[in-house]
Amino acid sequence: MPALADFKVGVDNVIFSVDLVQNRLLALLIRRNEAPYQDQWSLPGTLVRQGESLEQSAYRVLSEKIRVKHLYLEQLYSFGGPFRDPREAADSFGVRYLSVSYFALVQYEEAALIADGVSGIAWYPMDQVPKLAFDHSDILQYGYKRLRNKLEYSPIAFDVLPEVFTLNELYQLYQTVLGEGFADYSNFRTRLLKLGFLADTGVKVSRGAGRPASLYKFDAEAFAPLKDKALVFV
Amino acid sequence: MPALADFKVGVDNVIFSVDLVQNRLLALLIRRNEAPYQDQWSLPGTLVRQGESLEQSAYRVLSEKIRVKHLYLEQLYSFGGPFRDPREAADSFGVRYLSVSYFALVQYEEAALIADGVSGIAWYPMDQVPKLAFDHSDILQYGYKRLRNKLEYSPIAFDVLPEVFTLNELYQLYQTVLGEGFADYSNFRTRLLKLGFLADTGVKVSRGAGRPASLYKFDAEAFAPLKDKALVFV
DNA sequence: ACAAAAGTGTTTTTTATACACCCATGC
DNA sequence: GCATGGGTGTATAAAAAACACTTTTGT
Repeated sequence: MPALADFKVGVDNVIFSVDLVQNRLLALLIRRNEAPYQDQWSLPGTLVRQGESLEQSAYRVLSEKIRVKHLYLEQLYSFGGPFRDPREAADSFGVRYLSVSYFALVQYEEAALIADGVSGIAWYPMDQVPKLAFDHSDILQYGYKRLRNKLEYSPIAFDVLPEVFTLNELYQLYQTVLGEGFADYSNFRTRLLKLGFLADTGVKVSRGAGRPASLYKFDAEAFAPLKDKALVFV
Repeated sequence: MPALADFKVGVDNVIFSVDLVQNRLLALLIRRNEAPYQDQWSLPGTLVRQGESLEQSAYRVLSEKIRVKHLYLEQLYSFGGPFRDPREAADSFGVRYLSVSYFALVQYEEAALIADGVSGIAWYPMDQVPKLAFDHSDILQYGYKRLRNKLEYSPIAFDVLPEVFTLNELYQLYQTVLGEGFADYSNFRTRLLKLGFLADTGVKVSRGAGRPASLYKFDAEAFAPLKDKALVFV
């Protein structure tokens, strides 16, 4: 009977937000202040504690780094080959480090970063992310792919938009994440309204010049029957 | 500093195959011969050994249970709450059991089950699967969902079809997994052929009565540019 | 008045769906 | 010749894509 591996399980979070003012997609990164990979940027993570579920652990990491009410979170993937963490290297048949990654999208406007004064923390625009510690660059890319899919196929956008929003704000969010190459505003608008789960509040709001926009809200009840329908928003 | 949890990591496989003769979707189950859940059916699984990657472990489970050349395998999900395995219960702050599940689709015709004479092993039609041990019923359902998605959006069918196959065989495979409620044969045919990665070998084959069918083969090269294109086959 | 942003409508193209029908073979 | 499964074509409906145009505001 071959010997079983003993594991510590880490949770690493890929945390995204969208800055709707500057139209930038951001990822939350932490600057490591200890070996290995000292002073390199990495995903926020932690090791799972006794009595704690994986998801609890993921929420804990998140809440230790940012204060935010509105978010979406789900499990991403588990990376568990031997030797992915250099801390194993010295004693390769000792404890293994398995990383269960989670993916989160949080509301940028309300998210307050919690600086602990020891390690750095920052929102990085996705196109400026440096090479990360461990295999975190791979995990980040994987999360980015998931973000784009989720946005297209499910209503996670409404978890991070304000209670009421203009269709243009919604459009900006999609465009920022998915890039330029998709439907124009007019077609996007028509498609989404036809789906029937965006309720016009009647309230108008004026953002500087131009015609005032209607504020809409997401109607979860009207959306319910569309669950599992493999919607495509874009 | 709160104490970290110590884990053993298990790999549980959701293994599907499609019987093209009887048009049945099958799942591979193992009858447990020890506590807990003695004599109940479960997913084939194992614990990860020293020096072994998660994926290696998944392939090992598979190869211990069936001999098969043609298959598709990918990671499914990680289930890791405390108390999901009763073996933890006695000593809840001792070792935790985390299950990383994998999903596989294997070729039914060539798959030879390996009976070890101790525990039972069997292909169960998906609509006759009993309640499983642990949380394996949930995992199986999750895998079933993934199977249907994968089949619709990616070319995994060709990993388990013979080198050459008729369009009708392909259609039967899709219909067996996805159920009756989808495109008829004629439209399925047209759509797939238009995608351009099915090459007609010119060879005809006669299955009993009726006009002989053309044998087709999957042209991986012609498919390559369609990768990441979010194809829909159905 | 005019620029800017919101919102509507129209036209064209592509894709999905439902069938009707023809073709080649075994019995 | 006719049942059986293979394969093609057509007619309709729905969805996607491109883009022109109107409306309402601030300056």
